[in-house]
Amino acid sequence: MALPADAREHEFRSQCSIARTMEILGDRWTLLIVRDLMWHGKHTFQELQTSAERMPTNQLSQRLRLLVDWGLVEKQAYQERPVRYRYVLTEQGRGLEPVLLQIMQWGHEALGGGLYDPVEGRTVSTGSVER
Amino acid sequence: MALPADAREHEFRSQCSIARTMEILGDRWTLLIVRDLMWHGKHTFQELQTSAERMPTNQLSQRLRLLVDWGLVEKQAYQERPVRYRYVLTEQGRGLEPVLLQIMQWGHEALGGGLYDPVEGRTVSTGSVER
DNA sequence: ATTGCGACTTTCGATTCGAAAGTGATTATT
DNA sequence: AATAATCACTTTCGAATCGAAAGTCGCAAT
Repeated sequence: MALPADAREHEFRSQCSIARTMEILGDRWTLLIVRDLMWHGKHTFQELQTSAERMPTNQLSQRLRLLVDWGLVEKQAYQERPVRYRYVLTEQGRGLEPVLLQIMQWGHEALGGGLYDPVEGRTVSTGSVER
Repeated sequence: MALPADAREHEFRSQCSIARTMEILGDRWTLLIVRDLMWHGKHTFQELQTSAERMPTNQLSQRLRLLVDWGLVEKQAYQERPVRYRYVLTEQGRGLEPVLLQIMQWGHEALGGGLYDPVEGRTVSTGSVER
């Protein structure tokens, strides 16, 4: 499978897969966008910006552009006049689900966050561990 | 298991486990420190700063402090006069191994990074996928 | 007295962040 | 016809953070 231009041309800081991944996902917001696209049926700019964490719109806009450039997300016009857009994960993007699941598991155990069940489509456990 | 003060007192932006985890690990460097402590036998400040990615020393110092505050890493003096330190993962920190493995897997498939085998203790596959 | 080592801390210019307000296209309402 | 509303952004700007380099501190060895 061919990578998009950005992914092929980019000079990574090292050969390590973890370091490379962190150059793309290593910030506070990007994975939350992936989470919302993957599990929460949020696909428009509007829907994404009203997530629980209230990401600033300029950040959302910039992250979405990067995700598209990296080929993890595709931007589709779902209507003309006025033109409106929908963002969907590509196959590369959907490949992040196991990463999301592991991070969620750790955040649940170590930080007492909720546990979401992608199959049931709902949070099955709120922080039962401390706080 | 009790969390350290910082983890208990912190006001998370949301209840989501992924968002919470990103508040701690959501930057370019922190997970690389965890990687080095977990797999590459790097335990001193010196060793950590000479990793492939050449993290600035002030960042390393600050991240280590945060990791200690969050209870993922423990700082031990391994000698007096002059006092020198060693950083080791706590149980919470070691719990990140599955996260590291998943991220590595994705980085390998999507970005052509190397694949490290923790059992063998060596990189078993260099980016065979594009670039 | 000088050099060396390990572990940081300080400095400082450049970059990035976040909150809020503004823009543009188009439809709906008064 | 004028005004309001919706969506998807972009702009602004002060504050916070980053990264590269140099400096500091304790102590031991030469």
